[in-house]
Amino acid sequence: MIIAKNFFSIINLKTLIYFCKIFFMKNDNIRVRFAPSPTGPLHIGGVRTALYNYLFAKQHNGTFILRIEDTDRTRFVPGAQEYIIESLRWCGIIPDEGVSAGGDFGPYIQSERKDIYTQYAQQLLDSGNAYYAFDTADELEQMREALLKDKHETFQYDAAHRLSMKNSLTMTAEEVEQWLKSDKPYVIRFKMPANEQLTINDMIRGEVHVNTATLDDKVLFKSDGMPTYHLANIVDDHLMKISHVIRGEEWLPSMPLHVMLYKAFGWESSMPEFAHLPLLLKPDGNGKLSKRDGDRLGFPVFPLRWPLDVNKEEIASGYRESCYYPEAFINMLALLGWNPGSEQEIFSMQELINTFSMERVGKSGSKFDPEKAKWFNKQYLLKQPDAEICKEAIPYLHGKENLYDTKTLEKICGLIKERLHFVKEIWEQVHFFFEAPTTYDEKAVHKRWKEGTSSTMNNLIEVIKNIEPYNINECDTTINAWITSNELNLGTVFNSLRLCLVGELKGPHIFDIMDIIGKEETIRRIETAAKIINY
RNA sequence: GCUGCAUUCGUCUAGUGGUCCAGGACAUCAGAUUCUCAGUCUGAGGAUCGAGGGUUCGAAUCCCUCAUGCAGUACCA
Repeated sequence: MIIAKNFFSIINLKTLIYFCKIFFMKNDNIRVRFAPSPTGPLHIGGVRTALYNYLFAKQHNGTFILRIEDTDRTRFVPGAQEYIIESLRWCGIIPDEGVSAGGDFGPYIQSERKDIYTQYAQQLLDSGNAYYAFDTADELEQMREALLKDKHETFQYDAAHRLSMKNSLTMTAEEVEQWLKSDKPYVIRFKMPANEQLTINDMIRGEVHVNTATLDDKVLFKSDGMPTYHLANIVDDHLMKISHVIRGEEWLPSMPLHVMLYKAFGWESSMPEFAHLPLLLKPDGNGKLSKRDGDRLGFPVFPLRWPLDVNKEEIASGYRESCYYPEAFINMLALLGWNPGSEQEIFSMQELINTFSMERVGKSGSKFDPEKAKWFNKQYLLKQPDAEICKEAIPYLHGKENLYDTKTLEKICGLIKERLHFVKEIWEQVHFFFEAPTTYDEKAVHKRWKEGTSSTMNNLIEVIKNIEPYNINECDTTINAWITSNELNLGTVFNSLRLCLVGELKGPHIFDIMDIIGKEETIRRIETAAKIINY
């Protein structure tokens, strides 16, 4: 008995500590970053990467950091950084730390960290893991061509070739010093080991094997005085104490380089874990989703709209402007490449945070399915109260919303919401509540308007005139009774009537329409139709 | 070319050696809902698990080979 009691108290204590760690305490060990470059708008693949980073961080009570990687000043696009921040905000992916959020590890914009990189590049130079290279672009090109011509080999600046190039390994110390003192350009390259077998772990793919012989001496520092992505990335991740690097699969080939850099710096023990996310593919054909695919195939690739050219003539549409709910957008994106292992498909952000796991992220790229995206939005639209849909719909009512009071507008929304994927589409479904038809669908007229229909409709007007009080129930009983007593065909009458009121054979229940547009308008529309569609 | 990664219904995916002649969702089609369209409900079709070899009593699941696709191969990220 006592033993059992002790046993349980130990278990409980352990569980309690674990519980506290997971749910209450800020876990300082888990720090992830989303690090886009401000070269244009963030596309949905980028948003998904940000989302997975965010979910992972939140689940472990860790920190989600936003860092801007702008080491290539030539590709800088004004407004892109603001766009990224605003997109994430719209999605509900809010950074805990970084650009716009602040923090103790700043600055979070790489161009503002230039001095830091210089210092670390020097460290690599001093330890013999890097060297100066002086070859011009032309010389490199010549080397490439010569090698291809003579030996059918593709040139790589690597262990096999570096000693026949112009660099601090082949030049005397004086020559190097002289060059560095002059204004002549130079770069700093990483000295990749000649032949080392690497086994690296990826959280999604497991072990990845590479031999350093296949890798080249990547430029770490450019002649313009800025580091390349590779250097900046490693230095920043180390300094910012990043625990997990979660990024797109396009980075997988440079993972060995990054690991080698950690080793060269002597940071191997605190190296982050890597997770390379599969790519998002275009819906038709193969290849990764690109910025022009969306509007070519009729769906947005960007969270927010963005002008594709400087003249703002070609504008790429955005999810926000297409009336997607950010929650639906996030839900759809989360399921593209990850699955919960259950059959649940609708997840709130909190549910995603609770359920997400890297182990359940797939390995192969996913084709984006615009149809499924629409379906997700519909699920969220249907969850909205009618009043909310109504509020969202008003901008799409072409200024005609004043025709009805709020309560009626809400009723209209409730009546038609099930046939909507987006609030934006509402006019198509409600226009006849606001405007009398001016034309009548030809096919429908041909099918539903026979000889004598006009007179039947005129008789119906008399019936409607006498309905009092004028409401759905009264309309229903009176008109049905009239049809029965005159031995008319129900379908014929209703379809003709619908043609008068709507102009085509569509829309909600006929009595709902009659009720909302009112007695006078109903009568007026029947009169007009009976005159215009004359047989 | 080289290097790496991937490969289950049209699409997203479940599946970790027997319960899988492969389950769900989107899309498609049919029936029902006796005014229409839409929706909803019910149902159907749809995957020789990329191909071929092994291992095993037994493989979508493990191993090998090939094919295909994708990514990277920049002083871009």
